[in-house]
Order: sequence, then structure tokens, then C-alpha cells
Amino acid sequence: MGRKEQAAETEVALKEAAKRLFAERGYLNTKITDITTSAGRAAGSFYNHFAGKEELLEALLADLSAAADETVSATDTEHNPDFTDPAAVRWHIRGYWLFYRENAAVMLALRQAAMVNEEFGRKLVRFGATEQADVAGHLDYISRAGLRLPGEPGAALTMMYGVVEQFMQQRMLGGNPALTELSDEAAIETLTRFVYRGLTGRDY
Amino acid sequence: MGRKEQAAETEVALKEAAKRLFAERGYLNTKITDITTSAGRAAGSFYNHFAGKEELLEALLADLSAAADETVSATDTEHNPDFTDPAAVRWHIRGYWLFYRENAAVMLALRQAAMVNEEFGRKLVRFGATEQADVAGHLDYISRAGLRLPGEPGAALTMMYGVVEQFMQQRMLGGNPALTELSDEAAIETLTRFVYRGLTGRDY
DNA sequence: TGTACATCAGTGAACGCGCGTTCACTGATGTAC
DNA sequence: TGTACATCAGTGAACGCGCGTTCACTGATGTAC
Repeated sequence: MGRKEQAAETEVALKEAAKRLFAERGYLNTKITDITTSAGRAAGSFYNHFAGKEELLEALLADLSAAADETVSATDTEHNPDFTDPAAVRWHIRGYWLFYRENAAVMLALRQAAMVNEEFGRKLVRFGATEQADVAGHLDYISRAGLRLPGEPGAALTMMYGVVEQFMQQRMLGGNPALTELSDEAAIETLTRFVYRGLTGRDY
Repeated sequence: MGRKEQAAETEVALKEAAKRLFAERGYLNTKITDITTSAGRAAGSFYNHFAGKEELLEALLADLSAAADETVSATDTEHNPDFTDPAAVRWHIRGYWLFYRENAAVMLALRQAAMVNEEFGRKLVRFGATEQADVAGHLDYISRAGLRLPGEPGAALTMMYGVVEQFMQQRMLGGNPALTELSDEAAIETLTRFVYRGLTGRDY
């Protein structure tokens, strides 16, 4: 095995181990030596690849952004922006839901890091803003149809994404059978109904 | 000053300092010596009152529970449980909102502690369950009026409280003018509209 | 193709910083007579 | 009311644990000739 491959392989092993441990016990409770041990490497090896745990998380976030961009450009064959149609709302909620489910470990890590570190706090805020920006224009369809948003568009977006995020977090936390027993599709449907009604004032 | 008073005064000073620092920089970023310094005491003094930071937080949570019970028994002169009435929904959202605003420091601390410590994780879950239990019965009014909840009652409650909590957290985080520029009353009204519509499918 | 040297990924023991926690000491309050 | 001793809140320097980080070393891969 060449040296580049060797190094790349170790870096991947460290990232994979980190994601595994972040999912299990969270970012803050994971020590650097936990990661190296779990990756089957010596402690010192870590610093050949990352300056510290923060940099590792940044690398994971970069991977995540890249994956997200790919997913978007692969699936985004002009989706329906008309939020007076429940299907349009569902499409976005499902996308958000699946994204979070796939990247739960890194998203949890980011949220934890944000509690302790200003820089990651800003990253998290920026992340949310990016998500919301994609949908901002869709709300106009609601007003233009003569329906009334529940408040300022910015507030409406926060509520839309907030309820999905909180719901998913609570579900992953466990402890509430009403959530854990729900299938993904049932959860998406429940959320869609709540959000669609909340945004438009129309029943569905 | 008697010895009991002296000790009680120091304990209060430590708790107040802790709340101040938790609000400023969070629970996880606050060192025990930060608390003692900010309270104007020596480091060792802390351990005359608390076995560690966890116990201090538990004391703050106990204070908070006591305060909450008081508030409830003072204001709860039979509130309206009929959730087909927007005013009933608003009443609960306002209560939750005001409670969080008053106790933001301790609630933030609890959320942070829950990320790192199983025991506090359970405490947080139990706390949410308690909040929701008060409202669970109110949802029946919706079904009985021939309206349809967006999903299981447990899921509906999670969404109701989730959206309020997330909204408030985002607002306190700053960075989103759509939220920070909103007055408390406007925020409560926006949330009420979103939640009422979401739960009932009725416009408002 | 072979040899000699350079480079580099990985190793793990050792170091040292930060911070929680202890403890001998001080001085003030409480108690006994 | 006064004296002598006990108790206890508070002090802050010192200790030590946990863990991040370093660094001299190893052995394998790459390079030069």
C-alpha cells in the first residue's frame, strides 16, 4: 500500500470511528484517545491528520456539505415550490427528515460543539439559515393564494424547521413511545399535516 | 450575623453567580472557580454547600420546580381546557413562554448537562413529559368537536411544545432578525396561530 | 535491477496543563459553667 | 456578665487526576544513482 493510500485509509478510519462514537455517546463525551483506540491506531496518529477534535468535526461537516450538495443536485429536478399544495410541503419535510436521519451523528456533534464553542455556534446558525433560504420563496405562494401566514415569513420558517428538528431529536432521544413507535413515513405525514395547516390555515 | 444565615447567604450567592454565568457562557463553560470568584468567595467554600457542579444544578432545578408550583397554584384558577378555543391554546403557550423566559439560565444549563450526563438527560425528558401531561386532556376537546388532530396525541403534544421551545431557543441565540425583533406578545401570537391551526386544522 | 539514503505514517510512553478537590488554618459565632 | 472552649463557615495554597499533545523511535515506502 502506498503512503498516500495508507494515510487516507487512517484518516477515514478515524472519521468513521468518530462518527460511531459521536452517535453512541456524543461529541463532548468522546475523548481523542477513544477515537484512536476505536479506529485501531495509536494516540499520536491522530495529530498526523487533525489538529484536534474541532478540526475533525470540521472535516466531518465538510464531508456532510459535500454529500448534501450531491444529493440536492441528484434529486432536485425542479421540485414543486407551491406551498398551497401539501405535497410540496411534504417533499421538503421528507428531505430534511432523511438528511437528519442519515447524518444524525454529525448533526448531534455540531449541536453539542455549538454549546461550548462560539465558532461552531455560528456554523450551526448559518447551517439553519441555509436550509431555510431554499424554502423562503415558497411561502409567497401562500400569501398570493389569499391565505395568511401565521406571522412574519422568517418566523414561519423557524417554526416549520423547528418543529421537524425538535420532533426528530425527541424521537431519537427515546423515552416517548408516541414517537419511537411511529414509522418514518407516519412521522413525516404527521409533521406535514401540522406544518401545512400551521402555515396556510387550511385543513388537510 | 448568625452562622446559619451566613451559610445561607453564601449558598444564595453561589447560586446567583452560577445562574448569571450559566446565562452568559453556559453550564459547560463555567468552572467551579468561576462561580466562587463571581460570588466573591474562595474556591474551597463551594464544597461546604455542594458536592460538585451537578449538585448545584440540582439545587437550582429544585428551586425552579418550587417556583413553578407556586406560580401554578397562584394563577391556575381553573383555566379553559377547550382547545377548540384559540384563547385556551394561547394561555398555555404564554405560560410556557414566560416560564422559559424567566428561567432561561437554568433551562439552558439543564439542556447542556443533559448532553453530557445520562441522569440529567432523564431529568430533561421527565420535565418535558410533566409539561405535556397537563395539556394531554385538552386535546380531547378537538377530536370531540369533530376536528382531526395531525397525528397521535403524543406526537401532537411534542410538536406543540417543540415548536415553542425551538422558537424561543432560536430567538435567544440571536442572529435571526425575524425573531429578535419580535416582541414577546407578537411571538406568542405567532406561535399560537401556528399551533392552533396545526392541532385543529381550523384557520385562525 | 540493486543498493543506499531520505521521507513519512504510525507508535506509545512521557510530559504538562487545567481544573476539580482537599485540607490545615483563621477568625468569628455559639455554648457551657 | 465573663471566661474558656467547641464548633463551624470560610480561606487559598497545594495536590493530583484526566486527558490532550509531543516527540524520539520504528519500519515501511519512495527516490536517486
